This record gives sequence, structure tokens and C-alpha cells, in this order.
Amino acid sequence: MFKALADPTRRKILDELTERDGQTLFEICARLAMKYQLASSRQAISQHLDVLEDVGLVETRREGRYKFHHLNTAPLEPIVERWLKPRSGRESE
Amino acid sequence: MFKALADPTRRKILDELTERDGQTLFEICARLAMKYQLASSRQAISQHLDVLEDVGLVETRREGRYKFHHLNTAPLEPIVERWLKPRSGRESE
DNA sequence: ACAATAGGCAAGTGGACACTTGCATGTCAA
DNA sequence: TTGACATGCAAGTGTCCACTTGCCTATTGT
Repeated sequence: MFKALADPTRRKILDELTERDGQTLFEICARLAMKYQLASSRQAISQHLDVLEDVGLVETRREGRYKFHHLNTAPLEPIVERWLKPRSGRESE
Repeated sequence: MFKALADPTRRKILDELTERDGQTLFEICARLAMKYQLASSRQAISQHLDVLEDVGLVETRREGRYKFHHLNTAPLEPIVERWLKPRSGRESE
């Protein structure tokens, strides 16, 4: 899961899905190219989406020849619990 | 920063410092070896600590020939803000 | 049916990274 | 001062990973 977040392109994809959920592969490619001048190929983005789906951060829904990608932030919450919560008694420091 | 979290050994180091803050390199090595049967060498752990210090997750304090390592969770908080907060209006879903 | 669109599969390549190895520096106790 | 302890530096190595390349499958519209 953390490895999935290690790549800057994948983080941008998550940003993109945060802003506009349920996009197709082509939409994501187009918007990343426009916003960040990211010249990532379609296959590269597709592989990133596979990684994100494997760790549960992205869920997909097929509809005909379209595949919509949805964000799922649930896997992120254990991060907070793991290191932020155990020290929550020291927030005034 | 996310790359620093991508390595499982580094995450275990953070766990270790969460449980017991301000350990030296040798302490961390010993405790990791005992707890997780991690046969990581001293140099490997040292390099991991360098990475964690570079991204600000660990801060160090020198005292004679000892170097104490302290956890700093501040760099983790933007993670929450970035993807969890923008969707906080949908928690009942 | 056929062309166009949306996406998938898989092998190959270059670079980054975790780890080792070997030696060097600095600190403390006798 | 000398030896033991705690840590630092740097080059070399093997593996993993992001990306490309080339071709394939499936769905839609005419």
C-alpha cells in the first residue's frame, strides 16, 4: 500500500480522482497531461491504476466499453492510526 | 516523503520509535532483530535512519558518542489533509 | 460486417534503491 | 595513550519498478 503512494504520478492520479471521481482511463490521461504537462502514456497510467486497484485505493466499475475509476480512501486510515494516534497525547508539545 | 514510507523496514523503525522514543542506532538494531527476526545489518539500519531524517520523520540529538533518534510525525499530517479531508463530507456512506 | 474507440496483455529496458563490504572518525574508560 | 565502543562514509552489487513497445480483445455506431 505504501509502495503505491511512493510514486508521484500515482499520487497525482489520486488527486485527480479526489477532485472528480469516477473517471475513465482516457479522461485521467487527458487531464493529467493538461494539468501537469505529464506526458505519461496510456499504458503507464493504466499500470498505475492497476497498482492502485491492487491495494484498494481505487475501485473500478465497468459499463460497456468504459471503465470508471473510483477513489477509496479507506486504506489510508490505518496510516493515521499507526503513528499519529499513539502520540495524540503530546499535541501541545 | 512517501518513498521513505515505502520500505517495510523503515516502517518498523517508525513503529519502534513510536513505542519507545529516543533510541540509539544500536538499540534500534537490537530491538528490530529480537522483535521481527530482522537480520538487518547496522549499516542498513543507519541508512534507513538517514532517509527518515532527510524527510523529517526522524530528528536526531547527539550526546557524546551516542546519537538519539526521535520521531516527528508532523510530515505525516499532510497525507490526511490531502485525500481524507476533501471527502470528509461522505463519512456516512 | 466493419471500422473506430476503450482498454488489456506481456516481454524488454534503464534507472533507482536496499544492502553489503571495507575502512575511517570520534568518544570514553583504564 | 591505547583499546573498545558507537557511528560515519563510500564504492560495488543485485533486484525491483516505471515505462516503453507491440500486439490483442471487446464494445459501439453506421
